[in-house]
Amino acid sequence: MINKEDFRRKIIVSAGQIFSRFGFKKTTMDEIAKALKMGKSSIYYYFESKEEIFEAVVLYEANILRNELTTAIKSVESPVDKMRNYVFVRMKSFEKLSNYYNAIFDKNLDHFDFIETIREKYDREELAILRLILYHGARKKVFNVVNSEYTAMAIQTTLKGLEVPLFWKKKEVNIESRLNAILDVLFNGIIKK
Amino acid sequence: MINKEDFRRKIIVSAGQIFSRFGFKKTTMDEIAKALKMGKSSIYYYFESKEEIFEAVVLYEANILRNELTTAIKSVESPVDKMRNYVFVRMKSFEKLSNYYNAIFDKNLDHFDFIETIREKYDREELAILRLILYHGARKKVFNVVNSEYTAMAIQTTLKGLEVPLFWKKKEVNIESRLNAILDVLFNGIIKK
DNA sequence: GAATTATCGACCGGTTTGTTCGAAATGCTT
DNA sequence: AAGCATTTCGAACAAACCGGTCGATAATTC
Repeated sequence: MINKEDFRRKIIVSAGQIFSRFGFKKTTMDEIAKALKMGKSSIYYYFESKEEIFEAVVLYEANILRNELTTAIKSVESPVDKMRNYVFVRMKSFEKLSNYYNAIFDKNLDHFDFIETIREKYDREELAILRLILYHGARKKVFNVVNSEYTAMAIQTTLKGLEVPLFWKKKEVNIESRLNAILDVLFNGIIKK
Repeated sequence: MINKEDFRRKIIVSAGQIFSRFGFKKTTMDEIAKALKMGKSSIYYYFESKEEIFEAVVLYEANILRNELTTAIKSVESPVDKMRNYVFVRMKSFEKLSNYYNAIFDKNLDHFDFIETIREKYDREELAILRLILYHGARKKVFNVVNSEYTAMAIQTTLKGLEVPLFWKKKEVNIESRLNAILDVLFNGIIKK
């Protein structure tokens, strides 16, 4: 058969699709197992818990996104506007991540209102980015869902940190340093470069 | 305050958003209540059960879609050919339909998720028609998620019933009667005309 | 053919969830 | 204000659900 590590990735991909659709809480181990056409208990041979699967999924997706964003921004000619455009096109990836964010807060829907509030203040391109931000800000909270106030603060802090590299209008700032600044804010502490 | 009937509609719209996102089973009364900013038990003053809410939602959505489809088809200029072309281009979608719902019922998801799956792959007009089919085909299944075979059959029957008015090649059939035939298949038994 | 690897069904205890019910607000009429 | 109908809600419950365990069993390797 195939490698054990390969099968782990298979689980990550498959479970990731379900997680991204329904969030952490609403995704059941039975569903993950059924999607993989295997018994529920078999999964525990590869992962210790549902949370461990989710953690692996987030890491996996974040790495993909990081690469996408890197090449995306680097390939842009006219800096600011085109970059925004591209990010808008890439909506889907971000949307996927936003679901992870939803996953975290699926206990109290108040945070959906938070998203809606932001949706009103920014146009669509920025919303896409904001979702990414939310994903990042919420990550620390993933396995400790209780204290929602703290998470909201974390998200806002991340937002604040992104304002400069993302929405700064000065054209003289070159795209490379801009990218690095964004990635720093978004992925600092999550993914080793 | 407002009318009781108006409040019922308010619940329908609000609950409909959650249902469309998570499906019937994964949507909880707590969520519906919280979205409406009211106690869970208060909802039972307006609806007898979760199923009744969902039934109302389906009816509400189906009526909207009915109007959409009606105006859409009527706005076609050169009647038969254009419409037939339009539909035939998308024949593949219908052919693949069975695969999709098989996949979905394998995963034990209900029909709203199916809509979301299709939304990613097809354009909007197509989606409108497919949604109608699903609404109709899956309707009997809504409150009895266990026996997926039956639902699959129901969908296929609906599809089959659509072949004649939708893909019939005879040019003499005018668009009005064609529309009526389609609507008959899709909404027969659901919406009183 | 023994040992290791991989899969599974059955089961458990805690949690969730749809629904009920009586009581407490709230609004309305006199 | 009093009395009545309308509307909201918290507490509680039975049933279902869900993550995780465990021992048995099958498959693969050596």
